[in-house]
Amino acid sequence: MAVSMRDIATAAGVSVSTVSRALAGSPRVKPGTQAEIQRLAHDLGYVPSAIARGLATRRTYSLGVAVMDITDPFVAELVRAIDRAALDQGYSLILSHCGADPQRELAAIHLLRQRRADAIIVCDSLVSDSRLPLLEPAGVPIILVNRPSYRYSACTDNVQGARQAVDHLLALGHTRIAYVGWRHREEENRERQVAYEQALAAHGLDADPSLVVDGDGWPEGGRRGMRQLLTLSPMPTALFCFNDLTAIGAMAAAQDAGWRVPDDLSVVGFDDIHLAPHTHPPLTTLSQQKEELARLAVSLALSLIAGEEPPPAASLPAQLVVRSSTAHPRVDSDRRGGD
Amino acid sequence: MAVSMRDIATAAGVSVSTVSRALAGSPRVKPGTQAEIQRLAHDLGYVPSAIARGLATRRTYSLGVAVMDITDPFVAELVRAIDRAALDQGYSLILSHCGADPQRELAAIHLLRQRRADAIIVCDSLVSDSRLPLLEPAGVPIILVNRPSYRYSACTDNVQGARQAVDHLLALGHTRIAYVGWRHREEENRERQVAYEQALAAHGLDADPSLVVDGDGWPEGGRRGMRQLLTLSPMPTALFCFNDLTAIGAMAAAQDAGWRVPDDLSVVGFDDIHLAPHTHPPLTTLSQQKEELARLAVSLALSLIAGEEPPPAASLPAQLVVRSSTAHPRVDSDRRGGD
DNA sequence: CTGTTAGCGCTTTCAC
DNA sequence: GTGAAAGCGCTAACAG
Repeated sequence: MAVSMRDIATAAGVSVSTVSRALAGSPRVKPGTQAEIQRLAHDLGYVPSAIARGLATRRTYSLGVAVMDITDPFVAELVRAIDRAALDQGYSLILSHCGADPQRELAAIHLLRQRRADAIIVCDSLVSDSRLPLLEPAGVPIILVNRPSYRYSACTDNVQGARQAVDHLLALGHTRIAYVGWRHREEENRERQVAYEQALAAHGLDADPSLVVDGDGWPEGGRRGMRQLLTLSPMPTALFCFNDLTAIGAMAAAQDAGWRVPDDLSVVGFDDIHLAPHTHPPLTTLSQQKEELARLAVSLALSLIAGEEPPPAASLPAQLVVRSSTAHPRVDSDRRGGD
Repeated sequence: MAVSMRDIATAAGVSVSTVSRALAGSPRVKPGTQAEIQRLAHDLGYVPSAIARGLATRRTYSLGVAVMDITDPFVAELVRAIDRAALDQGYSLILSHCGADPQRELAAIHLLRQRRADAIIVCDSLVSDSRLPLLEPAGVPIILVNRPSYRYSACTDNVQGARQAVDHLLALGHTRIAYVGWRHREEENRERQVAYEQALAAHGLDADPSLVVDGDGWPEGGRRGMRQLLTLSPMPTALFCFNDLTAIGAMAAAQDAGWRVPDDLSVVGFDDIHLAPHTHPPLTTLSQQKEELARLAVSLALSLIAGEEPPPAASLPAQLVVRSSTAHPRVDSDRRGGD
């Protein structure tokens, strides 16, 4: 069917091993033969079989990437960054989608194992903390993104990030600051929420439980959370959201209800997705360093593949990007009045 | 290293072939042995090697997916849909990212060939029309999405879609309607632009070349296009954009300049990405049937893998989704005044 | 510098 | 029902 090394070998009148060496660029093959073989390979349209090579070498040079939802912009940006970082090292990606079901996350990992990925990177893990140990004995290195409690993970510093978000709002003069979280993302959510509460406490403000609502990581959830906050009185004057998508939904719901951002309500997101500068108004958010995160995840993977014990990685700082969705709270109480 | 069929075979005191049959669920193996082998496989933590199987059967049950940019929401949604459709058929995805460089698109395809993907789906092809024939002799079925001139493709009907967009605006009473395209996507762009011009002509309107500007498929390009249109006088009262991302950028630029959407300017996008209902205002757009597109692409792939000649596929209709970014043009000429 | 020989882990005739 | 044997396309000693 497809042309193999043997075809080249017979055509060149040499053995398969010589072809293998020539194509691998081994120094121990006569330049003439080498060139001839290269030429033949090209002319015959030879495409090496990564699969056969993988069997022989027990290395596939492929990285499994498990994502729960590639349509989450943060995940997509991360995957792109991983792809770039991996390609630089000669690796390519096998994508495995697992949907919102933690059960299927394990299935996705299983699939990647069958495909003999050299290592697996889980981008947006849903496996609950209690089941993290299940990943350990997988027989293949597994790296998680943004799961600080797991030994091999590449993480943004949620605490420092959330803290900055709230500090920014406090500095603007807000005192009623709400948090729209995402409970399903246990660990990240917990860290950010705790940091939010601590930041408030550090300013002598009590955490009002009614100001903490839950979203779903998507605009729809942000809308729901916002609607819930809209019923409060007094309303919060500012909002810190689990991610940009949530913030987008929250802004939309607030605007639908006749409130203006940032005049009546300040909003800050998390992630700094590509779209963040183009929302209306442009979104203030905490930028995760996706390229760095990806590089870190890939280099962790490579270390583990090489059998090295990587140093415990420090988490990456999130950077506050102030755009136009945050401002001072209005001083008067007539918050719906003219501009 | 990893446990293989041989390990199971010795443990069970049978031959490797029997293990292979038992695990494959062959009927010609004694139920007792069968069960015993299954149990052993489980207990030993056996993970079948898709790679070895692929070598032996010359089928990898993997689909190559070449994308130029997974962070394009339309592409991400499409890939997710493809993943679902593929998984249903026992296939998984190898992702290959190629960036904006058409040269690298061929490289990405090459990589997927090495990996012995059973078929390749190119999601957002940049290969110019003239070079499409290069794909033919690849030795592996290649399917393109939204490339109607290619024989094996799954496409949305651009003409019907663009036509609907413009007709919608015309029906609202607009007569100066601009188009923000994306020249790099030759074929889709051409079709949509021609349909745009035809729709205008059908209403007795001349195409004004200064109303056709170019974007880059991203908000940034939409902004640039809009800024260009902003210099015109009279300004267009409506805008049809190559995609939703472009529309988002165009809206942002218009709003930055003090224009209101839809009061001063109507905007319609294309794709209907997840975010479209959550922009401010919610975006009127043409919905591409991503699930259908994906199913079609996958079933094309499977047919070709099976050696069948698939019937020429009809293109899928785009559906107009009217939200709040379009409205009647203002009748007075004082378009900046109060409401 | 090059060929021979053994696999890698699985499937698949062909025998028994 | 089960086993032996060959082979998928490549790499990697080991000899020369």
